Amino acid sequence: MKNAEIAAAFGQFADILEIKGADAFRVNAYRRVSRILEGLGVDVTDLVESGELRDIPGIGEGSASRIEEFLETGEMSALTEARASIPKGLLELLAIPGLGPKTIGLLWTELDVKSLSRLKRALRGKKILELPGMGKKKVENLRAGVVAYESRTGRLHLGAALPIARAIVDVLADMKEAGDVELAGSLRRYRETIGDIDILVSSSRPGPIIRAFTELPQVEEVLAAGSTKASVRVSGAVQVDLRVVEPRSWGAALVYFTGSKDHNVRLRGLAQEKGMKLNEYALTRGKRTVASKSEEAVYSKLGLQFIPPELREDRGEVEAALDHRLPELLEIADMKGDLHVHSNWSDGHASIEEMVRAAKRRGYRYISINDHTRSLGVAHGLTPARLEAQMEEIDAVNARVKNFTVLKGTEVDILSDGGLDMPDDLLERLDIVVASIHSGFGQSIDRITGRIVSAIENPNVDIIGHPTGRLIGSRQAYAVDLEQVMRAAAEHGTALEINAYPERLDLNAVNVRRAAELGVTIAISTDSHRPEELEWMDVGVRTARRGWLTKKGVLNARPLRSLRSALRSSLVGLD
DNA sequence: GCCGTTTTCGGCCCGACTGTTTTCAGTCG
Repeated sequence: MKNAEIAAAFGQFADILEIKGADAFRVNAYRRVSRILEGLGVDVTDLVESGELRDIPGIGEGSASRIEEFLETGEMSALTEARASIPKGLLELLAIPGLGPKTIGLLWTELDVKSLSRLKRALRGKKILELPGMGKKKVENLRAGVVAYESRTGRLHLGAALPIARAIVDVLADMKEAGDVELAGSLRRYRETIGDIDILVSSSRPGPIIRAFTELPQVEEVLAAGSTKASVRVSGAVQVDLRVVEPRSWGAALVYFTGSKDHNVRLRGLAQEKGMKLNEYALTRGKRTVASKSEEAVYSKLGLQFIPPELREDRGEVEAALDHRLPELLEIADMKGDLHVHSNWSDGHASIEEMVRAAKRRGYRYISINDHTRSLGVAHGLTPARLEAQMEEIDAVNARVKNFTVLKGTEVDILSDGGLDMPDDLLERLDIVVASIHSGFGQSIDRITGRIVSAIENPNVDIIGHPTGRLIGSRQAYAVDLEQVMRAAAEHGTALEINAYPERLDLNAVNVRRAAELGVTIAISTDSHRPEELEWMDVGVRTARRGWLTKKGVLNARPLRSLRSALRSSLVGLD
């Protein structure tokens, strides 16, 4: 699948044009194409073959023919030319906070700055102060920007960002001056990684709130502080942006600060079409306020169904909301149990009984214990004999607990040769068999796809665990043809997992949406190794929602009886 | 570059903050 590669090419094209001072709308058009390709569930090659590429809003004749050229030749001649027209080192500079395309262009033409090292030299010199718009303060800020860039940590996954954000929200929510306090931005949309943390507060007295925010103990640097808006850097180099708005603007502001940017652009365009204007204060017609207090009112007055934050990515949600055909998304309360949990029989840190108690506290009706199998030596994987002993222990636990069922399971290794690390006659006696790849990550796409497909075809396998193997920020997905995996899963009634561990989120939202389209059943599981990790079900459900999933498509949203009948039937995915 | 029951040309979302400035450009979200 070339989608990501072509998306990156268009992104770079936009960067180059921007530095060269091209029309901002043209730059934006390329960026939009890049984002569209990233969010595409299907292989762009298929769209070219079916002739549907030009039907996608935002992809016109120009971009379409560039995409086709790339697929045919492996490059885009226009991009190759553009690359040759500026020094390679300039592109990197765009990532420095406070340094934008205009200044980069200026520094390049006036001071021959064409790389990070040349920039650092220029910032030490005196000549830079003679440039128009340049002063002492600005140079200082750019120096700080370079330091921040060089010590950057990259985007945070949800598991790291949420605790930091919630701690700040809790403090602000306790202030008497504060009304509503909410996370906004990509964190409220539950994107799998976030660049910074956005917090929105309603209040008629923003002063004390801004002050309290900038004086939080975890703040290491105040980047900006105005009368209604402030930015700080907290420990771990994360930027946190705070915005305070009047209570009457709460809804409009929440829409605005939740984004995404593309979603907002669509909403504003829609407002304009209807003779209205939308900004962070209100939806207005002339001088009259049409809606502002609640998000629901803003969407409603735009003629839209309410769009949940997780869908606001401009991936068709605005069109669907206009036609009132948004799906009724899965809710966290729909989840009846967890189907992939470890215990201290392998590499978990708690006993089966401790995991069960934690699951009961969450209101679950069942949980499945899925310890590793023996080939995963580092995790103390179970031999067939130990798995049988564990099954007896589970019987004993089930005899003690009320209104709750512990299911017998395993996370069986899909071996390098495609076989499973546990005999079939034993797998057959289990309730939940999760099959996962933990070795041979470097194999070819055909071999890995073949391993997973043969696991799917095994009638004892119920769920494929973390189907791509990626670890956000540290390990790429292995080479796998997901389309083929999804089609096989749909055919054989095998579920694919959303592994809710925040560093995995595997499948991701885009893939979940595609899988659901193909009729694949999804299992949302936490892969917990400790009782408190069961909490990650929340981000799993959020990921499912980002993939437009309803309760119907989720295996463990079923009550136990229905789950059991689904597992018995090989037609899980077809009902 | 994309797009069109007002347009095939002329628009394209909107505002806060900062630093440099006598009225605004650049950056960011």
